[in-house]
Amino acid sequence: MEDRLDPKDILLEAAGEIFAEKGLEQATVREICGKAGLNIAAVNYYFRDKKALYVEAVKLAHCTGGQTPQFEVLEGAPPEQVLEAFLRQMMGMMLDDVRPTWHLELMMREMARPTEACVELVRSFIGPMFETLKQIIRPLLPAEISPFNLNLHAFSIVAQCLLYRYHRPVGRILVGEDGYTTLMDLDRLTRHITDFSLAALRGASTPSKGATATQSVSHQETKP
Amino acid sequence: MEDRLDPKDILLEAAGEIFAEKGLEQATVREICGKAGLNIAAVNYYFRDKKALYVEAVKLAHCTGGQTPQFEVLEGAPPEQVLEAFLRQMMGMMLDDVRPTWHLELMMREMARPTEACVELVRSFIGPMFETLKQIIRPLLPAEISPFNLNLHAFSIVAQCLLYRYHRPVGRILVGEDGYTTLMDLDRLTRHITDFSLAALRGASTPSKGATATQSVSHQETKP
DNA sequence: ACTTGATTAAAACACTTGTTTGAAACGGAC
DNA sequence: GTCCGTTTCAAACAAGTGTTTTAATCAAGT
Repeated sequence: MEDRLDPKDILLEAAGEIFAEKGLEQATVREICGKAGLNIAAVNYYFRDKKALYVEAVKLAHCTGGQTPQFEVLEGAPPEQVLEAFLRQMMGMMLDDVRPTWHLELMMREMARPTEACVELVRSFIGPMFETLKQIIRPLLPAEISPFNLNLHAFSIVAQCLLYRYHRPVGRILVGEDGYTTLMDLDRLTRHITDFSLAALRGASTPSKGATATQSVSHQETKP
Repeated sequence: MEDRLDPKDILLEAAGEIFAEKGLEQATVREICGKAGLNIAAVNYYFRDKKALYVEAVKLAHCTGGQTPQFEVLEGAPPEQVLEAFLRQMMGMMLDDVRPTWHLELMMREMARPTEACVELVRSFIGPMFETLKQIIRPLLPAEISPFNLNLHAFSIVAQCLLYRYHRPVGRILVGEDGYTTLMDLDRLTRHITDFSLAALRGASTPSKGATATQSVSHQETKP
C-alpha cells in the first residue's frame, strides 16, 4: 500500500478492497483498519460509520478513471468496428484487465444487490455506458425501431458480457477446469460476442417478416 | 405454513425462505426458527449446524419439481419452436411464475456466490438444463461447429435470460420505473430473446465468410 | 403407574460485531 | 516551555451471533 498519504485515502482504499471481496455486511471494520494500518476508531473519525465508508468507497470505485464516454471519438469508423471495440473494452473490464481489481468488483456487487449507492453508480457509470452502446447499435438497426426495442437489443448484448463475470464459478463447473481456462480469453470472447450480436442485429432488420416464425403455436404447455 | 408436518420439513421450508431472502451468513437461526415456530435448538437437533441446514435447503430447492429435462418430448417440432418453448419456460422461472418463490432465488444466490452446495446444484439442475439447450440449438448451427463454439452460443442465450433476474434493480433505475414494468413481460421478453438468438444462430451459419468483418483493425487502443 | 426414549424449551456460553469513550500523543503557534 | 486543536490509541460497551447445555415435556411400551 502507498504510504505517506492522507489516512482518509488509505482507509478508503483498504475499505474498497475488503468491501469488494466480502461485501458490506461481511466485511469488518477491524479487518479494514487492520489492512490500512490504522486504529478501529479511524472509520468513525474520518467517516461517520461503516455504511458511510462503504458508500464513499463505491463512489471512489466509479469516479476514478471515468473512461466510459470516450467512444464518440471514432464515430467515423463503421459501426461494426465500433461495436467490437466497445465490447473488447467491456470484456477487458469483465476479465479484470483494466482497473485495479476491486473497483469493478465492488460495482458489480452494488449492481447485484444494490444499496443507496446504486442510484449514483448507475447515473454516472452504468447509464452513460448503456447510452453509448445504444448509440453504437442504433445505425445497425432498422430506422423505425422503437426506443423500447432498442433497449431490449442493448440488454441482450451487455447480458452476454456480464455472464462471464457473474457466473465464472458455475461456468467452471459446467465446462470443466481445463476447458474453462481456454474459454476465458479476451480475444476469443470478444470475437464471439461481437459476431453473435452483429448477426442478431442484422436479423432484426426485418421486424415482422422473417423473424418470429413460431409465435402463435407456442402457448401450448410442455407437459408429457 | 403447512402444519402437521415433520418439524424437520417445516424448519427446512422456513430456512429456504430466509436463506433465499438474505443469504447464508445474513440469515439468523433465530429468525428461521421463529418463522418455523420452533425453538432455537431445533436447528442443532435436526441438522448439525447452520451450514448443514443451508446445504440441505439448497438441495431441496433444486430437487423438488425436477422439471428440467422434459424437452425431448417435442422433438418432432421444428427447433425454432422448441427453442421458444424452452426460453418461455426459462423466463417464466426468471420472472417467478413457476416455483415457490424462494427455490429459484436460493439457487441464484448459490450460483452467484457458490458454497459447497454449488457442485451438486450444477450437476443435477443447471447442467442438464444447459445440455438441453445445447441439443436444441445444435441443429440450428452449421454441422461442423466445435463443441467449444456450441458452448459459447448456449452461453450467449442463457445470459440474456439471467440478466432480467440478476439485474432487475439496475434495469429499473436505467429505464425508469414505468418503462420497466412494461418491460418485464413474459411474452414480450420471450419473443425478443427468441428472435435475437435465432437471428444470431442463423448468422453463425457462415463461420468464416460474412461474420467478423472487422477483426484485424480492432487492436487499436481507443485513447483520445 | 412407571420407565424410557425422543422431542422441546429456556437459559447460558463464548465469541464477534459496530460503535463509543476518554485519555494519550502529536504538531505548530505564541 | 505552554497551550490547543487534531489525530491516534487501547479499552470498553451494548447488541447480536451460532452453539451448547440442562432441565422440562411428551408419547408410547410394559
